[in-house]
Amino acid sequence: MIESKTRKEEIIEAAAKLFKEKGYAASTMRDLAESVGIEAASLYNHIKSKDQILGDICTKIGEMFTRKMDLIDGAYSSNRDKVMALIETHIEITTTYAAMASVTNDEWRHLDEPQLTEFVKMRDAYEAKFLTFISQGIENGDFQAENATTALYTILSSVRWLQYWYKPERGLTIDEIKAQITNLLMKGLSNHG
Amino acid sequence: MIESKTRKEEIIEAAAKLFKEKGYAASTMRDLAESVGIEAASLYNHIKSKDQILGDICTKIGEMFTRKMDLIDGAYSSNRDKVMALIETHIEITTTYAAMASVTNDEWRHLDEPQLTEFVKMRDAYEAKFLTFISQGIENGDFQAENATTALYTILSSVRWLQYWYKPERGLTIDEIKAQITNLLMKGLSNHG
DNA sequence: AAATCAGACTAACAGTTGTTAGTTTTTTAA
DNA sequence: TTAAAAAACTAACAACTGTTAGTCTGATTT
Repeated sequence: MIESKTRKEEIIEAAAKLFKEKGYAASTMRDLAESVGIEAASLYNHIKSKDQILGDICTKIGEMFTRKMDLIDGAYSSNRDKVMALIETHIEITTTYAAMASVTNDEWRHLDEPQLTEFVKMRDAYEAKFLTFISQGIENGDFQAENATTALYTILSSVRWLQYWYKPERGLTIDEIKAQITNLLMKGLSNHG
Repeated sequence: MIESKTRKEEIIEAAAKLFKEKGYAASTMRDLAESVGIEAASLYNHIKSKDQILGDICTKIGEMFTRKMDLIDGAYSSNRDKVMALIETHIEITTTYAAMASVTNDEWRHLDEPQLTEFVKMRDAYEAKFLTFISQGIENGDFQAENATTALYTILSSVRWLQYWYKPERGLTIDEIKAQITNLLMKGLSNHG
């Protein structure tokens, strides 16, 4: 039972790496089986379907972001602190759960229903909250930006693409990356440019 | 002959839209044929293979960026102007050739050899040049940033993701988007924050 | 009017896909 | 040690994949 859980997790983690490398549609169950060291049919002793693996990955990461969003919303009062904490959260999750975060970012559209609808709902809610922090920050003078939506997506894009170029072997620690990106983006939002 | 060329372009444009929506691997030649209004086998009167379509798309967009890079490098002298012009170029190409630019961004890894190597080489060269503008700008005091590479990819990420959220029906013109994104990113790079 | 030819068609191929059925082996529990 | 449960195996399925071969149609050219 505990054994089984571990094995399932092992499969899902291998799947995340595979999906990240080759994409969901181009990854076969035989590829996945080989990377785990068993036959394709044996996978089905642990998982329900290929779709379900993707569902598990996207749900896990999605819920992680949602939880963090609520935490941050409650923990800080200024919009500036909230936005900064969110940027740092993105960097943390992207680097800690590299493969799964990457897959969630790029392959969520291959989810089937009802998981697709569920995911999009969660994502929209997340972005809507993020947007209010920026909008409020602009209104009360914390930030200076012409358009809150453009600012939101400029920021989100930056951090969501981190997976493509962050490589630990470049010698930069996560904290350094965090500081650098946060600096650039917060300065971009600042009202004293 | 002229007819044929038009038909081929029509197929490639339909393919770009399809690949953008469903991804390259998940798009079938039968899907593509249907979207053009013919049978799958008939496609092969106009194109060589599925791979070749992707190759055409990525090469076209890749060369577009390369050409612009050289143009901009020659036309401006300050690093600030170069970086600004590059950001604007990204926004222009992404909005004008929306489907193809999107496919190039997301599906290039499905290229087969030798096109894959060719593409990566072109892309690396582009990013290397972009990086020198930022590095030099930091050196001579035009910009203030802790790490040129981090700054480069933060910027590139922002503009490369534009495809995911830019929707003309939101009411923002391309020029407005350009101004907003450029403002935020250039302010983020500026030395008077 | 005859010949040419681009461009559509149908039929089919060989290979791959996710998944199931049924069986055997390995691990766990009694 | 034996029974039971978990997890591996082989074999196979039906559907789908990109692509080719060969044929037919309709327009263009001679």
